[in-house]
Formats: sequence, structure tokens, C-alpha cells
Amino acid sequence: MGENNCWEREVLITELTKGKELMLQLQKHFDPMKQDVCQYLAAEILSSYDKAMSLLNGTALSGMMMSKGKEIIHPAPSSSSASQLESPHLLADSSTKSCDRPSKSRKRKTLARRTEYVEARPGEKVPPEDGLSWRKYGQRLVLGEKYPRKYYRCAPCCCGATKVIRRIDTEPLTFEVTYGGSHNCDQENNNQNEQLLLAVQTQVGGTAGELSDFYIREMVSTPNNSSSTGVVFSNSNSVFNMNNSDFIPTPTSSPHPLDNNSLTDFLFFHESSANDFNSPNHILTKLSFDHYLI
DNA sequence: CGCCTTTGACCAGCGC
DNA sequence: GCGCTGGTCAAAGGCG
Repeated sequence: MGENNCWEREVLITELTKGKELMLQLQKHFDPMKQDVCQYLAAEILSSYDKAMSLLNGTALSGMMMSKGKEIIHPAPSSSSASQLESPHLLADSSTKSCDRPSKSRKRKTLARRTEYVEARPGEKVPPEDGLSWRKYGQRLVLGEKYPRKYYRCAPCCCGATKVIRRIDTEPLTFEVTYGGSHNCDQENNNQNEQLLLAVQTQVGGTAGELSDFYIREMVSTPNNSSSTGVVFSNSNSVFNMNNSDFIPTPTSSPHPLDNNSLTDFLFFHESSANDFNSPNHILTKLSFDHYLI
């Protein structure tokens, strides 16, 4: 009870803060030539305020996600996997991080779970990647459901994180994704990315104000290996790619496919163009758009 | 040959 | 207490 109130208060504060930040960005970046960017920011702001209003109206967050106020997570960096996994609802006991296999017991797990609704892109029959690495371990057709549920667990290590994907019968393009446990290994990557972002700010401009023309496009890292972590960022004229071995921004091969593209391209960058300048084995940690647009 | 997916079996939670 | 349900296991097969 008390924990729920604390959690909802935290979500409320987070959503209101996020909305404020987005509003400031919308004001800062308003440009009639970038209507798609403005529309995206406006949608995010509305989403944040909807969540906050739901909480103020006494709607439990879980109910908000599960029932009429279905939360559709669009495949944009604003729905950063990193921030999602930091949800207190989801975090089990991160202090006891270990890579031991979870208990062999087949006892049904009663871990805190979090459900999201994800839309597939038009023409695709699979939900968009969430930036984390998963390995499928089971699939079963549940009674009364048209499509089978697919069960995944953490691939890079054995932190016990699981994910269940269910295709909605009535909305074939919508998937219900239920996360269980905590993806500790990716949290490590996220910490590395935070450090890398600070390094970028230090090297390129020093302060966020001086970096106002740059968009951090993507953090890039490889599984279980921090040595090849990198970051890609750009302004309206150039795309830079750097890694943590030198922290010196260097232009990527020109013309880069992302050059002169709008921010819409940035939002889906990780799936369409990432392989242009990274090893095929990389995984990409999607970042919060509103957080890293500096 | 090793990794990944598939699939039937197992077993505990849950409702009646 | 019993049966149903669904989450997980693990062997088998597929694929690169």
C-alpha cells in the first residue's frame, strides 16, 4: 500500500517533469519546417500528462496500462528501455546481482511484472526491438487466445529477466509485452553510456548550452564488452561517430545516410542505419530522446 | 559443430 | 482437494 503510493508519486513526478522538459524542448526547437518533430514532442507531452492525470484521478498505474488506457509504446527513444527497466516496479533485488542460473524450480514466479503495449510497424508482424538482448525459451498457445505467447529470457547473461510477448487478437499490429525481473546486464551498459555521454559533453562543448546544435543520435555498445562502446551524434550538417577509446569526434563516411535528415530519421535510426558504421554484433541501447536532446 | 528455436512434458499457482 | 492454467524445462531438430 505504502509502496504503491510511493511508486505512483514517483511516476507522477517523473511524468510531470518529463512533460515540462518536453515542453521546453518544443519551445526551443519549434520550427514550421520540422512539423514531424513538433508533432512527436507534442504527443510525448500529452502522453506524460495523461499518465499524471490518471494517477491524480486515482487510477492505479497497472490498471492504466492493462485496461482502457492502454499504453502504446511507440518505437522511439523516448520509450527508452533503460528508463523502463529502472522502474521500481520491475527492479527485484539488484543488490544481489549474480549471474547464477535462476532456480531450476518450475514454481510459477511471482515477481513484479510490468506490461506494455507495443505497435508493430506497418507491414511487419513482429514487435519492434526493445534494445535488449533476449533468448526465446518457450512458446505456448493460451486458452482463448488466437496467437501463442512467446517467452524470452535475458540472453547475454542469466540475470533472470524474462519477457512474454502476446499478440492482441483484436489488434494484430499490437503486442502485449510483459517484463519480469530485472535486466542487470543492460543496466551496466546504461551506466557506461551515461559516463560516455558526459565524456562527449566534456570533449565537444563543455556545457549543454554549447551543444545546443547537436543531437545525440545513439549510444552503441556490444554485449558483455564495454571496450567498443560508442556514441553517434549530429547537428544539421554532420554526423559524428566516436568511441570511448579516443573520445575525439570524427565525421563518418560522407555522405552519411543520416546527413540532413530530420529528427524523424533519428527516432528510428537504430533499426535502419546502425550497421552502416558499427559491427553487426552490436546491440544498441536506445536513449531517452527528451533526455539526450541537448 | 555449436547455437538457437520448437515443442511436449512437467509442475506449482489459483479458482472452485 | 482437485482440476485447470500457464510459466518453465529440456530434448530434439533446424540452421548457418
